[in-house]
Amino acid sequence: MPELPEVHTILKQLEPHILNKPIQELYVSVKGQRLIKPRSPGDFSSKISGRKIIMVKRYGKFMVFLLDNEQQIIGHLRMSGRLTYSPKLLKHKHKHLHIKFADNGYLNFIDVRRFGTFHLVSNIGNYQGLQNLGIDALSPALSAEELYWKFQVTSKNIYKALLDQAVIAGLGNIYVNEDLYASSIRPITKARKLSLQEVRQLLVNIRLILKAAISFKGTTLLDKTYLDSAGDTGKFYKRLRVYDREGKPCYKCKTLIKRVRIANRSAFYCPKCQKG
DNA sequence: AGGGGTACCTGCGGGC
DNA sequence: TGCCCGCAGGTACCCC
Repeated sequence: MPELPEVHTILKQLEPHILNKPIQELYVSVKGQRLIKPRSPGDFSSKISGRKIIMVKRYGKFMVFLLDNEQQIIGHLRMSGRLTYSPKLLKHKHKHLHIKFADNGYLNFIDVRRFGTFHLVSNIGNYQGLQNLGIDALSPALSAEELYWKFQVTSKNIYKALLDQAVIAGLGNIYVNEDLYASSIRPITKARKLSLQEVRQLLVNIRLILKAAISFKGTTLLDKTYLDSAGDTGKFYKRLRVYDREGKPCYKCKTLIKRVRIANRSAFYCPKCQKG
C-alpha cells in the first residue's frame, strides 16, 4: 500500500506528537513474530525505554526514527501497515505494536496483512534494506542523466525498472502506472529504449505526481486499506488517471484502458496514448 | 540478468 | 447463503 506520498504524509503528521518525548515501553502482540528485530519484545523495549525520538526521516518507503543515543528504529509499512498516534491506549483487532511515551501517548502500528517490520539498529549503514536503496524520487540529487544511465544498463521494462527500489526509491504500483500514463510510455517498453529527453520528461512527471499526491495526503482506494495517521482517506484517488481503470475510457482519447500482468502485478495503460 | 513463481498474511468482491 | 477464486499501495527468495 503506502508509497512515497503516503509514508511522507504519515510521518509529517506524526512528528509533532512523537518527537522529544521519553519512551516508556514497547508493546508487541503475540502475533507479531516476524514484526520486530530484535525478536524479543522485552529486549527491544529495554533498549529504547527512556530514550527519545529526536528525528524522523524517510528513505523511499522506509521510515527511520533516530533516537537520542544514536540507535535507529527502521520501519516499513509494506502492503497494509498504518501508524497512528493516540493519547490513550488503542484497542484494535489488527494493532500489533505500540510505543508508549512517558506522557501517556501512544504510537500505534496497525497492519491487517502483517507484512510490516520494525528493526532496531545501532548502525544504519549496515542495514541491508537501505544499502540497496537507490536515490529517492524526490531528492534533488537524482538527475535525469543518472536515471537514463541506470536505464541504459538494464534490460528490464520500464514498469519493472521504476518499481525497482534500487533504481529509484519510493515509487509503487499506483504511482508507476500514473507516471507512465502521464509520460505516454507503455509499461512493457524496455527502459533502455527511452531517450534522454523522454527520461527527462518522465522524471518531471514523477515529481509532479508525487508532489500532487502529497498535497492530497496520498491515495486511498476503495478497500480503505490506506488511511493517514489521523484516520483520514488520501484524496489523490480523485486524480488517478489510469490505475485500476481497466475497461474504462481513457480520459484523453476514450480508448478503453487495458490491464496486463507483469511479474504478478497489474499494469494499466491506454493502448492508444501510451506508445512502446 | 531478468523473468516468473512463491511466500509472507488477511479480507473483500465476484461468480456460480 | 456460502464456497472458491482472484486480487490487493511490497519485498525477498528461489529456480530457470
